[in-house]
Amino acid sequence: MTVKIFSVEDEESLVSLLEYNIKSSGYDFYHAGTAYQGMIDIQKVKPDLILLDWMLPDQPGTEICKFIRSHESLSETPIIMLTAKGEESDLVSGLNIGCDDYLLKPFSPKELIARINALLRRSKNKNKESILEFENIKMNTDTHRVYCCNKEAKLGPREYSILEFLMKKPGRVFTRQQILDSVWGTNVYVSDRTIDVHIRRLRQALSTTEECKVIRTIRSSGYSLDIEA
Amino acid sequence: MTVKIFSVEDEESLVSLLEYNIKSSGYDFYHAGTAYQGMIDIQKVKPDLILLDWMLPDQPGTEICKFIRSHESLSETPIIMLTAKGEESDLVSGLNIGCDDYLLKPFSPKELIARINALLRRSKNKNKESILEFENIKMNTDTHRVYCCNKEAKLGPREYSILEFLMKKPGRVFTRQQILDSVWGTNVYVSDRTIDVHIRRLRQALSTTEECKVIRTIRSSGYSLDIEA
DNA sequence: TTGCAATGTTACATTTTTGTTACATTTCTT
DNA sequence: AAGAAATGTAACAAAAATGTAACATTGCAA
Repeated sequence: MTVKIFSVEDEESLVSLLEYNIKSSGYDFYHAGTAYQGMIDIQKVKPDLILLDWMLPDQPGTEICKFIRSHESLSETPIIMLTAKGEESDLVSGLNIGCDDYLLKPFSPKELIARINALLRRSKNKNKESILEFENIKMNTDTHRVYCCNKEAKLGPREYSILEFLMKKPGRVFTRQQILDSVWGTNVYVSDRTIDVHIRRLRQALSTTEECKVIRTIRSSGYSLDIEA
Repeated sequence: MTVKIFSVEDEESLVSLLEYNIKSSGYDFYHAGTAYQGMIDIQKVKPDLILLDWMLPDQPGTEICKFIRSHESLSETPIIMLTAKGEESDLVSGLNIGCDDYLLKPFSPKELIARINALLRRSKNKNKESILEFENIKMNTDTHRVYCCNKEAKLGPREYSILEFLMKKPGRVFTRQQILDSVWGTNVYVSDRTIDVHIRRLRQALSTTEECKVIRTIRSSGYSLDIEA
């Protein structure tokens, strides 16, 4: 079965780049140059994934986003927003508009394909929940993006894994050993103190703007995802 | 308390290697040379963890696996399967049958011990009731939070452990020595009076708002979790 | 290559916990 | 009631746990 990817993009050179890479990865490529044409064609094509430029000649890409989400037959289609530097508003990064991921231009083809694949994988088995949420922390396990207070938090791989582990059982206290077993794997020899350092890095990364303390230290026991009492 | 590890293995040289390393790590070692004998002895010994050879003279190790899983009193026992190279293709079925981990021969003793430790840690934390309640005290061992009259009580680690110990047998009187043995561990030399101090700290921490006396002093005997007469 | 990001460790700073002691208070015994 | 024994209480110094910053190493990408 063919997988259809639809791009709404006015910049010629970018279109051919997209087309080349997407076709190379074995997907069908469809395209429109304006928001208006896009909304028309998307209904006909019924693509499996949509790439939207943030800036379009007639209307902003966000309008297409709203349009798609409000149409029953399309509303589940994953959307990736393409934005130029400087256009990154909290809207995009907070993913409040309803897109599933975004990419900052210029992006590497490798990254583009990786993110497309991640989203397609999810929508294939859509029964699986890919959004973890706790308090003001939001985590998308498909795109590996993390948001704290609607602002994106950039985590390293280890920090991400630790947070994901904690998010699966919010409030529950884990020993350093349990975190090690889960994140590093059982047959690895790593100092307990390493956890402390990564916890610090995680806390730091989550302190985007405001003070949002969500990782609790339980002295002589371990850590947990929880609000301080 | 001793931890018992049972191995079903016919290869002599491997048995002595196992025995040496397992005993060195402070575990008791038990052994049978055939699947048949293994099934007999495992019921008697009731080990904490089982090592099964994939290939045995009379029956494949997977049979023992099934046998164990179908016996109420043994079904929670973690199992590690030992397989020679080339038998890996069947690994899938091995894991499906219900073993918890596997090791490819030849394996390093370090790796073996690491995995044993990991599985023992996991099974220890399993069947543990996470909510303890007595009168107006509520204790969640998952989150390590304690509530007294619906208000959170902040306890130090020692106080927490003592309370947890008392909560498991409400009303029962424990001597200072019993509390020491349980919370501090045996072979530790600490003054009896230390208990008194911690009991005071515990009482104080539990006096959140109102006077709620739940720790009773039994003169010349010890303490118990109980309402004052 | 070079540079960069991620990682794990270490050393040091800071905070919290802990066990002991001395003294006060209560309870029991005579 | 006095004295002895047991327990409550407060203060303190040592020890332990955790936070923090800096560093060496590694792997990877430009």
